[in-house]
Amino acid sequence: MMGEEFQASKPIYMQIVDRIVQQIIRGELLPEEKLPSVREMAIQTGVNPNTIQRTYSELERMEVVETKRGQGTFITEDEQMIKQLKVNMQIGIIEVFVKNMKELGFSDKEMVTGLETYFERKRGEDDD
Amino acid sequence: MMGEEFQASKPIYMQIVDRIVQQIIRGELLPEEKLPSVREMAIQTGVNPNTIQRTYSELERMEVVETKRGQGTFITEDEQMIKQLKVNMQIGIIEVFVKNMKELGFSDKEMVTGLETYFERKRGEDDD
DNA sequence: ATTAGTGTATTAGTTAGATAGTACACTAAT
DNA sequence: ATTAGTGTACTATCTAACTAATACACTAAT
Repeated sequence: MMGEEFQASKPIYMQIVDRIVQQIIRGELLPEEKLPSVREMAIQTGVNPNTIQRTYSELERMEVVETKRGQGTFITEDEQMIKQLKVNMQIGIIEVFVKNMKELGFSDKEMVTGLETYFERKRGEDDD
Repeated sequence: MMGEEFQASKPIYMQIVDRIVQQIIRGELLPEEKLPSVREMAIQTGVNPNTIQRTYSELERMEVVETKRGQGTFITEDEQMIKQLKVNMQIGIIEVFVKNMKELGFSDKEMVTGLETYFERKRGEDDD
């Protein structure tokens, strides 16, 4: 019923961190908004409260949430921080991509054309 | 002296798999070429022979090497397989990239322009 | 048959992450 | 002061994956 699928390759608490960060960046979670309590979130995701606490600790370390002891955990009100977060995440993803492609021997230009070709082929397919 | 750095986030045997696959794709390891023996490779990389065996088992499962019991482990002679391997690896990397960027709310076009911008900025920097 | 070199199998130890249970501390409302 | 809801801390246990150590099995050459 509740237990969603988590990948075995990455700690659950980090997968939840990723999910929340994505929601913030996409604007689905707004500044100053309150996150579910540790215990509530644990129920929602079907994991142990301790795992959620790790998630929230990590989010606080990243400075994307603030915890008010006794009140709850809230998305940061610093919109500039969120904007910067999106940029940093984007750069991180690009750097991994470039590194991986480079290891296969692709040049910068080939990476761009490779990506474009991928999109073209995807649009040309029947379904999905 | 020998022990190179491995990331803690990924199994060592898989990191060695990645390295060997990259060498094959880049043409640094040629078809029918013999890989170092399990024990020799273990010494070279500074890990346990058992870890190398897992590496070779995985490579065999991927059909990029063939093992001849009592003789050694050899790169496949099937050049078409290697060509396909490069394509598959490339698609895999692109798919991860696209998935990650999509999760941040980027469109297909924004991914391409984002990548191009990244390269332009990189070329405009002082060093590295 | 022996030896050296090879892959393979089996068992054991180590570690990180997840879980579980309990207790503590702060806040707001009553 | 009490209560309910919140984050935090601590300890212990469990589990899966990785790593390690050792022994076994096959191949080729002598």
